[in-house]
Amino acid sequence: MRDLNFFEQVWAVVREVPRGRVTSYGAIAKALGSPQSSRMVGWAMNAAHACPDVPAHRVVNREGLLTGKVHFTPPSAMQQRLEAEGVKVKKDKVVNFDELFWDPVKELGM
DNA sequence: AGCTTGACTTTGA
DNA sequence: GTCAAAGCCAAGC
Repeated sequence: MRDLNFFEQVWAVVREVPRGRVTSYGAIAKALGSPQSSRMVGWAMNAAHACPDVPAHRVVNREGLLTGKVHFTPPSAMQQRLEAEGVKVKKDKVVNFDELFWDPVKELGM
C-alpha cells in the first residue's frame, strides 16, 4: 500500500467498495492516513475516470451528495449507475446514506 | 520553476 | 449554531 501512489491507494480502496454501497472521500482519505487529503481523493477519481475498475460513482461527499457527478460523462450517469445498483438517489443525494455508507477503515480493518 | 486551483473534511472562533 | 480558515497531494497554467 505504501509503495503505491496516493491515487493507487484510493483506487484500491474504492475498488473494494461492495456493489450497492457507497463511501465518502473523507473515509477513504482517512483510511489512507490523512483525513484532510480528501481533496486528493477527488483528483484520484478524476484520474480513475479512465479506470473501469474504479467505481467513482460510489464515492460521494460526507453528506451523501453527488458532488462529483458533474465530472461524469454524462453527469447523470453517476446517479443512474447508483440507482442501477439499488442505491436510491434523491436530488443528487443518496437515500439511506447512513445505511449504505461503507467505511473502508471499519470494513478493511484500517 | 512557481503559484493557483481542485469531485473535501475537520477544527477553530 | 453558523461562518471562516487550515490542511492535505497532485495537476494545470
